[in-house]
Amino acid sequence: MTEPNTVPSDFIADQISADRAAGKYGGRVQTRFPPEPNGYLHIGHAKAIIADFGIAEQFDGICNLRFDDTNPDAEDVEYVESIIDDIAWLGYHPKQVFYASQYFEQLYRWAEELIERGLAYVDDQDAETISTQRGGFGKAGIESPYRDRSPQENLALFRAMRAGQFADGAKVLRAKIDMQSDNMSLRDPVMYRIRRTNHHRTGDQWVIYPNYDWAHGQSDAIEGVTHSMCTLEFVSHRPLYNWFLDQLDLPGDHPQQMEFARLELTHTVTSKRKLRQLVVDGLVDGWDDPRMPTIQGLRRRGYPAAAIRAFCEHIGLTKTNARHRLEELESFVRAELNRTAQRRMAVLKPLKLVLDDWPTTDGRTLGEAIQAGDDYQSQVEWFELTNNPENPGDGSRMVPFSGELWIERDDFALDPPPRFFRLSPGREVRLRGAYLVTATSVDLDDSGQPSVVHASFDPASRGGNAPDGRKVKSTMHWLSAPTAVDIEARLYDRLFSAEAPGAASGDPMDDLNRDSVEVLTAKGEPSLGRPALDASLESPAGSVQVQPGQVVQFERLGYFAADPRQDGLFHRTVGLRDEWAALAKKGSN
RNA sequence: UGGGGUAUGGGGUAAUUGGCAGCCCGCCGGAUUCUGGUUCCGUCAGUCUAGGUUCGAGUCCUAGUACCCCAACCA
Repeated sequence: MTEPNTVPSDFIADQISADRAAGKYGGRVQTRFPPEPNGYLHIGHAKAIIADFGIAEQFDGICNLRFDDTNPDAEDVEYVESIIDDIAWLGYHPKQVFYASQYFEQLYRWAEELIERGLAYVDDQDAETISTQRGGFGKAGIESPYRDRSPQENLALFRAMRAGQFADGAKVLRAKIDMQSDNMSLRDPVMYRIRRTNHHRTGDQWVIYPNYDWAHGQSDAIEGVTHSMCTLEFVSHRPLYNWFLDQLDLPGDHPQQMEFARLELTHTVTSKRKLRQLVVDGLVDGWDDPRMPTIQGLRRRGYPAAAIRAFCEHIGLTKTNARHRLEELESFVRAELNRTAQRRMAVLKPLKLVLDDWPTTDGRTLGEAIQAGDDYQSQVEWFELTNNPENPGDGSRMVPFSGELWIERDDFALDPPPRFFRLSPGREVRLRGAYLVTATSVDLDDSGQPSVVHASFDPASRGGNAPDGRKVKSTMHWLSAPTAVDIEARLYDRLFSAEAPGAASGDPMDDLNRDSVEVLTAKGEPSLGRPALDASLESPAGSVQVQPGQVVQFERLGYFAADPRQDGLFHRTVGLRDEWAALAKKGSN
């Protein structure tokens, strides 16, 4: 595991330690992760999941999953299933899965109790009127004309609401608190609304549904939650959370709500509305598009769960609204993948390299055979390459080598700039694990670009080292052209060009990066060859020796995730740190 | 406009609760390297502002400033 073994300490852990020292909750710690099943989980939820499950783990407590399914309008089993799946993928396994809808009957009884005690009333006004009467910041609210109905009348009305005797929206149940409160959420909040919507769990059993504030704390109490963590925007709801709990005569210590800052990343949006818009408007390929910050998207992109966990533990829990750099997340992804990802050689933008002195099967050199324009077969040789130098347990693979090779176009320069160490006319470099080669001449195409690089090889350098100990400045990856396996590679850039999408105009979509994917296939440039991968002995002919969903490092290029469904399609998870690219960029500026 | 929350290098996050401002990302420089990767070493740079208390303040007090949240029958 990459997780440090230091126990994370933050204001929440400190509070829990203090509660335990004071004997609160009998020393028990219980948390919950309470998503509403109305969309797919994203990186922001991952932080909450890791906090909720992590805190429970840290204090030998338990964490359950509870679906906050109090608004059937937006919810669906499809989301329930994907949420369960994503949590498991992140590495957490809730003891139990609960639904707030399981507590509808209990919640209803408690509501009747509040009515009987004069703490709640039925309001006949419409939403707009109620909203207007709520007043504004610094402006007191106006009490509803229905506020002083008798408990008997309220009870009868509330029962009639449940019985379906009123139209949707005709009446609501409100808590009777304080229309003058500085805290808007205490100005007689709505507890129940009438909604004839089929609920994904309770069907048509109910026509009234509790609101978040009425359902949440009570659900926590029913389940025995001790520490109920949520994000900062609920701070002003805490007095209401406590008010409801205080009115009910519950045994033991009340659960307590604690708030931390939500996770925000640069060049990323996590608003469900905006993510949905990206999908619906076809700006991405779906919820699991590798550019999406959804857990599904991150998975497809190749982000390891361990990296997401390590990142979230690293940034910790604070009350400061902060936007973390995407690069910081990426550095955790690289750290994890460097340890775990097997290496492969792939050439994404190919350039032909011919070893003129390489023998053919009929005894001539490749150069002679090509010169003669004859059919020829170049001799093939196999090299053993280590799968992961960071993890010897991953073993090795056999890779075919021949006199016709693909190298990366960026690895050759006709006229090398300063500090360019790669191949150029007259220079010797190492083809990784194979031979030292020296470029001898170059064929140019009509536009003056190199089309074929000719080179000679040093047979004594088999394996990559010259017996005389001479050094070369560069080691390059390569592919034997006749045996290379075709692939498609998709290189991703950030989905939004601005660090804080929408900060300038108010609409994040204005900052959408319309050029966030580069698809590399042979299309349009057949003469260049296609992106390809090294084949190996173990692999069945024609297939790619990477499992669906597996993330590998294409040496010197980056980490790439094999698509779970489409054979031969690779998504670039993240590039390698690239000192030369940085140097070259600096030089050109 | 009233209430609430938050301010520590370029970004993020710590500080034994009043006692040497540490760590991560990044940047820059060097070493190692059959990946210009990895690893290792080093450099740069910070307590929102103004006062005050104190031998000593990131921490306590006073007054400001900036940013975020709250006026759904959403969560």
